[in-house]
Amino acid sequence: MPELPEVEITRRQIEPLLVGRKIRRVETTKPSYFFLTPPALLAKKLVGRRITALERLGKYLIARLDDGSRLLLHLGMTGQLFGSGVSSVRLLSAARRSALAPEAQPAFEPDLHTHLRLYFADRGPVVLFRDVRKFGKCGLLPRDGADERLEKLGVDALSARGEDLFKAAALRKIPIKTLLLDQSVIAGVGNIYADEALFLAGVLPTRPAKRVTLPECKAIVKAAKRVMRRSIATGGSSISDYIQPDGRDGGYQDERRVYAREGEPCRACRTKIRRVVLGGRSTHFCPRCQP
DNA sequence: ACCGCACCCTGAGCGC
DNA sequence: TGCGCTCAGGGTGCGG
Repeated sequence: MPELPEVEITRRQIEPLLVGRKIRRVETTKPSYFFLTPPALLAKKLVGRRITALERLGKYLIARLDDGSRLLLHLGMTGQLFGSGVSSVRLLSAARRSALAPEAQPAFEPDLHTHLRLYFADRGPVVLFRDVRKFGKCGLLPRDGADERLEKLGVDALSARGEDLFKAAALRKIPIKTLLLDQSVIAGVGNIYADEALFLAGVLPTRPAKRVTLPECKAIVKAAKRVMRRSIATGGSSISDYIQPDGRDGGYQDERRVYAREGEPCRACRTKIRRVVLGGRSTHFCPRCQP
C-alpha cells in the first residue's frame, strides 16, 4: 500500500513517538515471514534500548538505537504504524465496521494482525505495527551490520535526477513503468505514483525503456517528485488500508488522475482511462494524453 | 544479465 | 447465505 509519500508521512508522525524514548517491553505475534529477526530475539534485543533517530530510505524506515543497532521496518502492502489511542474504520474488518454505530469511534484495540507493540519506560503512548497481509518487514540490523536490502536501493525518489532514470534505461526493453518500479534504480516509487508521474509527463507506460529520451526521463522524474510532494502535503493516499499514524485518512486519493480510474474520463481530455497489466501490476493511462 | 511469472498472505467485493 | 473467483500502495526468487 504505502509508497514513499505514505512512508514519509509515517516517519514524520511516528518520529516524536519513538525518538528519545527507552523501550521497556516488546510484544509480538508468533514467528512468521514478517519477522526478519525471530520475534523472541527481536524483543530481547530491543528491551532497554533508547531510540535516537528515525530515518527513511525509499520505502524503508530505519530506527537507530543507542547501541548502534538499527530496527528496520517496511510497511509492505497493508502495514500500518501508529500510536495507541487512535481510531479509524480502516483498522477494523468489514464485519466489525458494519456492526458499529455510525457515530462510534472506538479506540483501536490490538488484534491478531498487530505484530509489534513497543512499550516505553515513560509509560506514555504505545507504538503499534499492524499488517494484515504480512508483506511488511521487521528486523534488527546489528551494529555495523550492512543490509543488502538497503545496499541495493537506488537514489531516493525525492532527490533523483532524470539522468538516473535515463542511465538505467539504456539497452533495457522492459516497459518504462516497470523500470520506474525498480527500487534499485529510484527508491520509493510505487504503483500509484508511477502511473501518476507517467501521466503528468505524457509518456505511455508500455514504452520500452531504451526508447525513452533524456528529456522525457527528466520530465518523468520531475513529475514523480511533484506528485509525491503533493501527496505528502495532503496526507498520502488512503485507498484501502492506509491511515496516517494519527488515525486520519490521507487526501491524495481524491487527486488521482489515472490510478484506479479505468473507464472514467481523463481529467484533461475526457478520453476514457485505460488499464493494462505490466509486470503483473495494474497500469493506468490516458491513451490520448500519453501517446 | 535480463525478463516474465509465481509466490508470500489475508480480506473485500463481485457474480452466480 | 455461501461458494468461487479476482483483485489489492510490495518484494523476492525461480526458471527460461
